[in-house]
Amino acid sequence: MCQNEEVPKVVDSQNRRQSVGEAIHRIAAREGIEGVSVRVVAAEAGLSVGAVQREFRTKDELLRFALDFSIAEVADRFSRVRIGPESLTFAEGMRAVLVDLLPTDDRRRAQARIWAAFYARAAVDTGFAEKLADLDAQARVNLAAALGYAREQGELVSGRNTEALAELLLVMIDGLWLTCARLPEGAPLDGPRAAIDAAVALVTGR
Amino acid sequence: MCQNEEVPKVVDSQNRRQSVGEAIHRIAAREGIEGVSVRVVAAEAGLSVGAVQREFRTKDELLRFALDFSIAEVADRFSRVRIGPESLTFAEGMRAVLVDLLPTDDRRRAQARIWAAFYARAAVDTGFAEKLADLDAQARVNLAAALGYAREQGELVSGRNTEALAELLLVMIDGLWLTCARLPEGAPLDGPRAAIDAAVALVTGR
DNA sequence: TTCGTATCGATACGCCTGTATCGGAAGGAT
DNA sequence: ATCCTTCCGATACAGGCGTATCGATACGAA
Repeated sequence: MCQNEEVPKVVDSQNRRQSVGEAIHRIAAREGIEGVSVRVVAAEAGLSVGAVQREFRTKDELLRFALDFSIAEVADRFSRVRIGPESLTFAEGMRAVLVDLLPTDDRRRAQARIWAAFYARAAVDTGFAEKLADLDAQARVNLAAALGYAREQGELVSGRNTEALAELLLVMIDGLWLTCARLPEGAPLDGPRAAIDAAVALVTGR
Repeated sequence: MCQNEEVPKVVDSQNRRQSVGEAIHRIAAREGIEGVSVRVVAAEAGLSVGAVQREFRTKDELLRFALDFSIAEVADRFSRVRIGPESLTFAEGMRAVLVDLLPTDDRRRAQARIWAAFYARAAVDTGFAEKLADLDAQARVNLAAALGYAREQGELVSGRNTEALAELLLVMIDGLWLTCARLPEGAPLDGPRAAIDAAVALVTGR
């Protein structure tokens, strides 16, 4: 009953949550969010139904966790791209972010599919929509900084409203992400790549 | 058993299919595609389960029909925008198409939500993905024509690859459509509008 | 060792799903 | 009027769902 008794429990719990997150990832990538049920998740994670239930009281909690889990991964991926002096130019950074969305491996392909499912759910679930809106707000801040830097460096096409450009880029990221989600397994990525090239060229004025 | 006996049956059948399509629209806009079940659809359309079953042998057939139903509506909406001499300039047409996607009324809001669901399903259902790919192909053709006309008229920003621009616009349409899908009911549309302005400005070089 | 508690997996519950089946109404043809 | 076909809606069925419950087990405290 002493406090440090909880230490192993918490660790265990975190491990379980992690593996549940991964399990949901795999299932959702395979069959969409509709295929995610408590039983299936438990089986995929090698846990009993009870174990999953004890970790997540309701299915909603489960899916919310899965979204957070995915957001963390994507945010981490984006945050690795550093734009600034002694680092990437804006054009390089913008290209890096967009190219990184392309489904060039299984993990990325799976993530694109999961996000498609999350987006769809956000359309009818306020909680999901809010989380994505938060993510957007955060992205807007980062984009504003990047675009400001680009303007300083003369990298930006002249005479454009920075906020509007940020909105356009947000929309473009969503579109690219979702377009990629519905490409078949071995499909060529020429189309998306061309879109990225065009976007970078237009925004930076070449 | 004579042939014209089928005439009223066919008409009836088409009416039923139409009302089923509308019913699915309403349900999917309200609760997402997960909420679409045979029973619920039947109730929403004021039909018996058997009637729906007779019209659509399986649920898959039902959803496929719903997608076709929605594609027809969107295609019709787009086809009303005419770009060319004695009609809209490219910039006007492009803006019209994009603005028309905004959830400015209930019907548009519902449609955006439904498409979010369809996109998500296309990520895990080959049949859906193919239908959307066909739609993309068709849009590519139309965009190519519009962009060609724009180039002729000197409306297009110079030195850009037309095919790449078309890909970018496709991605942007998807992104705009889906971003709108997850906006809350009365949310301001400033962001999307700014994105549209920026897109039109960039593509036409002002 | 024995007790008390906390955590475990299994299973029960009621509901909803997609689909199949079936008795009866309806309505031309004879 | 009778038959026969066609279409109708109600209901049956098996299975999956989210969630609640419960006996067994493991394990630290006494």
